[in-house]
Amino acid sequence: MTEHRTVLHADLNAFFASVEQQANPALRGKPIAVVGGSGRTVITTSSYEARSFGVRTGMAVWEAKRVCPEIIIVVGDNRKYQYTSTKVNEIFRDYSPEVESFGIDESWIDVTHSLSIFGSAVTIAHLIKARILHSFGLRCSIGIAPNKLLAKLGSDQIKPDGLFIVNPEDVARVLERMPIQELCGIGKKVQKTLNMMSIYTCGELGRTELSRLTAKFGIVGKRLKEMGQGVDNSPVVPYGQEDDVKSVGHSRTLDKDISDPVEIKRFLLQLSEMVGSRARRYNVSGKTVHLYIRYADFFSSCGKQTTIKSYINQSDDIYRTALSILNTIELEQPVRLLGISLSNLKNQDEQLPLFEEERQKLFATQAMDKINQRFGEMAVTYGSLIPGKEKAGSHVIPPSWRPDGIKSLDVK
DNA sequence: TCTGGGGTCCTAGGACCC
DNA sequence: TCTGGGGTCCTAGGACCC
Repeated sequence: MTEHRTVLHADLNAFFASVEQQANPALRGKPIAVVGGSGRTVITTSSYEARSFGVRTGMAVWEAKRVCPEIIIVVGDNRKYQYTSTKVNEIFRDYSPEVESFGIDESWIDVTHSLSIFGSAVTIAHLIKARILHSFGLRCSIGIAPNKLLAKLGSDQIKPDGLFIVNPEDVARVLERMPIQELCGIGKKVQKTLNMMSIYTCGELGRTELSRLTAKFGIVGKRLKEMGQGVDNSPVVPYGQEDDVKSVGHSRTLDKDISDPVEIKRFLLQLSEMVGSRARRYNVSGKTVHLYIRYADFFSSCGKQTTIKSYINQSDDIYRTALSILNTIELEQPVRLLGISLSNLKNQDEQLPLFEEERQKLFATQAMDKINQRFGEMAVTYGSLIPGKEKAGSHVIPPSWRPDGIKSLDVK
């Protein structure tokens, strides 16, 4: 006999917008949308009141205003969301130590070993919902299932404030008519390809001959068939046991498309500083620098990377490397977006540089980082950035974000 | 008046070494 | 001197997720 797991997936509904509505009672019951800070911005999250007008994530602000003229636009404050998410995850951990967050507003909770304490998964789900509502005024949708894939599918079924249970014996029935695109991992392209193979539902996907799928998708075919059958053996990975971070990057869509090399370089320097300061905060350095350019037409882009001999995380080293890549690129159009990321990472050893000059540079960097951490990114930065009016977004939330801080780079 | 920003994983082809 | 094959690292690009 096989012992099966019981996994919850909790999804905070309209998270950023709900947090804002809680923080400011004047926003409650109103159509609001949270946006990023920079010039060409899109809707990050909207309240359900706004959604009823047709406002959607990813919409340009002007478009949201067109479908919902009375919409209230709020510039997001990521610190607020991080704080709240941390507290919510603490609640989850009262019911099991096995909590894995998936972005800032979703978590899986493996309650297999907690059932005897609390009675049932449904009881736990109700307790969690009640506590989150009571403590933060937030609602969440919860899916209960034998694995992560189905739990996430479940939490998507009823929004807001839903509870959807997939019992092990019901898996086949639930999946039979479920559209394949409901599965986490099947995006537009895979959906289209599967649809062209006359596969529309999970039931159909699960019954498809494996060889047909592998012929089309290679090794992924096996995984797709399993997904169609509701099979997912991936474990809930708790805090401190995640894989190390693999890259650190920043990109920014410019307020206006630019062609002036001086302006491009100035932006590159700013991005280098953002990447460097975060790499240093994570205590990592890397030897591959990736430069990404999106051109004015939005669709054409150019990405180039280079791997150097030594591991770096100083902003000016990153800048120099990015610049050397830029110098190999013939710009085709004005530039819309610039991005830099650092990968091939390793944990930075704490050892001080041998030479006095490098030590001084390190100390100066550390002092600058400290101030920036206290007063927000880019409070202190290189001289050539001063003329720029670009304000950095308030503290990024990478997917690797964890309520406890960065992924397990420092653990053990 | 258009379309953000942070990541991960996978593939394919080439360079290089043994 | 010629030939083959495996392993690893690198680059470029695409799909997917929040």
